Amino acid sequence: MQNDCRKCPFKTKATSMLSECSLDQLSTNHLELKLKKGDSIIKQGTYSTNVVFLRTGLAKIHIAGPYSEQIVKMVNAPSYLGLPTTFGSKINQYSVTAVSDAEVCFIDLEVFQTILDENKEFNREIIQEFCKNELESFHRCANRTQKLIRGNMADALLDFADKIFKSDTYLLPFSQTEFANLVDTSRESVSRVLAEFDKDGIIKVTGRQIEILNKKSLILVSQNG
Amino acid sequence: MQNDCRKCPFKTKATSMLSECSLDQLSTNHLELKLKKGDSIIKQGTYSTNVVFLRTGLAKIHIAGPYSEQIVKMVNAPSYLGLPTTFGSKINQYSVTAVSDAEVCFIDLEVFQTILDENKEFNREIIQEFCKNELESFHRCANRTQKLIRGNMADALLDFADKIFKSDTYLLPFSQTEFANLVDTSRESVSRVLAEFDKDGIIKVTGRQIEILNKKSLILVSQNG
DNA sequence: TATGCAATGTGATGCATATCACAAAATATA
DNA sequence: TATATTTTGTGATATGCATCACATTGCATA
Repeated sequence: MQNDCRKCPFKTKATSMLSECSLDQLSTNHLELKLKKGDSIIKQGTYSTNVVFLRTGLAKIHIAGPYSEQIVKMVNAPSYLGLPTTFGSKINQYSVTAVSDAEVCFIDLEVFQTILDENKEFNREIIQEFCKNELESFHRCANRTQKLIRGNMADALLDFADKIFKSDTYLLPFSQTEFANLVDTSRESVSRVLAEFDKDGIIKVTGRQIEILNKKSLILVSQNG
Repeated sequence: MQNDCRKCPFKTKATSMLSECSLDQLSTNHLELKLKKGDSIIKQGTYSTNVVFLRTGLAKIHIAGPYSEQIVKMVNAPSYLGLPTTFGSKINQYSVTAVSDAEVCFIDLEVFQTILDENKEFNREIIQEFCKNELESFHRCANRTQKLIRGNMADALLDFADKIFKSDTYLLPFSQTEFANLVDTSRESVSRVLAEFDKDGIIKVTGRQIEILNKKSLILVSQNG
């Protein structure tokens, strides 16, 4: 299925800077797909020839670590996915999986490269993205390795509220096992800490429903463990 | 001090793709400096208006984590430094420090941007760099958080041999305290593990001199702890 | 050569958290 | 509705490593 990209309401800041001409080129060179929760978008170890545009929905980037799968980060639409793995290596170095129902557009790498070449502003925005991601990466890694579990879990809960769902009440998009992969812990610890936070009145947990009751406390925990 | 960049023998792959014109522009818009071991190149928290080209020498990228300083990665010349922090944020989000004597060129951000805009090949190479760095970041983070100390130390020792010094005998460029910051451990653990590896005949440690005696074993340790 | 400070070696102790082993819910499937 | 399967809760135990405390060595500076 192909759409007119000019009329697509889901543009990133970068995409909105494209020339009409490039948008047309995009329109005729992409494949649009509707995905369901759990569907694989990019699979580590397979060949990569496409850049993916996440039009709607929520996805997780995950990578096979030496011992277990690790969720590197959560990404919500609109956003480009797989740039590093597609540009940087012929074989995908990580996986991306839909965590909610989602719509994606597969864009041929060559086409994307051409568009990158021909649109300075777009190019600049994409580079900005890379820079921000790398900085985020550094910080995330430093936090993960230095903070204790409570701190990391608080971080994750705050991230969901502020960056992903933009609300202090939300439904965790996955199981505690996956949460553990995101925060580098064991499933059991996730369960325990969630219960602790609930008991302390910082959050209210109802199944996978999270309600942040005391954001200040949560931020404190994020900072001090 | 200014040099003719056209004649500079220390070019990255990207830089070698620049037009004569851009190289001239670079020549008249950069400041070359000789640095000594320990000198700061980029300082976290200060304003950033320059991209830095590491012409010769070895540098460490480090970041203030929530509790302690963490060495994110080691970089050797020739290489651009500070792109993410300069493009992605007005304030430096990490520090870079010379670990050996080094020569660097400070390039004005605007000039660098212009050159990026006007040289497709250069631009592509820089983007490739970003991609590779991000992938590396992912892997490094997964390794660091999942592997035990022996594994991480083995990794670091191998990295020095293969990527930094290109020799199985080398002088560690810093103290055990700094080594600990690179591998996310305590100074004491670095000392102990180094002694263990030595005792097991995997490496020979003489002060800061490292000699890898049994690379296969070291790789095994890196994989299995 | 003497003196001081930084870097290293090494044991003892404590703690955070993984792991194991289940039980109990919740959810999916027949 | 019954049955299987996944997800979650929770105690007991084990362990890798940080931390502390100090001895020792190496290196710099007077």
